[in-house]
Amino acid sequence: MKAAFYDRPVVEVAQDLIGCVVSDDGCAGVIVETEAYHQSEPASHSFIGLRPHNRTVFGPPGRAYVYRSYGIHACLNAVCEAPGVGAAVLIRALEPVEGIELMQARRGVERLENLCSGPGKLTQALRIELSDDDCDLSVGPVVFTARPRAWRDPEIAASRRIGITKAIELEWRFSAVGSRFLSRPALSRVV
DNA sequence: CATGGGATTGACT
DNA sequence: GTCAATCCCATGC
Repeated sequence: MKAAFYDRPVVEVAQDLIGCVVSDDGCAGVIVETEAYHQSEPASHSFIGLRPHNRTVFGPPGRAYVYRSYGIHACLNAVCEAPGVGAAVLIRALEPVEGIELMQARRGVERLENLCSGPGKLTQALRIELSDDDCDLSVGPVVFTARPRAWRDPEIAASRRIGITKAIELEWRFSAVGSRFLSRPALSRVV
């Protein structure tokens, strides 16, 4: 998708990314779970304002923001909204589509449901690293593409974001209804 | 300069 | 259910 797709309110983009495809390094998967983060709410990395480590989130839309979580995992985001605004969509789970054997080798697990069912898992499966930070998602190495035909108009559920301690009341987590590939089940309202 | 806390995961009780 | 692993940066003395 072009930059204009991401240059919209981050909560909209988070829903529209469900069903889109992420490709990288010989593997691909359909996005089945996302979360929106925005500088206006305290759970966001950008809430504290522009800093060296979060500068990518304030940059132009359509880039990857990759950060290290708990010192161990890399997490993948798509930067949204206008330059200067800190907003991004966290990619939390994929349905594996391509390069399954590669993903299984990298993850050390067989079950398809365990390959990309979490933000740290999918980056390991696709070998996404901190070096991919700030890459253009329409160019790569990490590439996002529009929904395939089978994913046109998916049913989407909204629920509370996972693993945060602030702004927990916001229902800014979005997931594909009925997917077996989520990081956790989403017993929640359908949008 | 020391300390503490994560947008997590996997192993273990 | 609990808990450690382990990095980067924010905060406070």
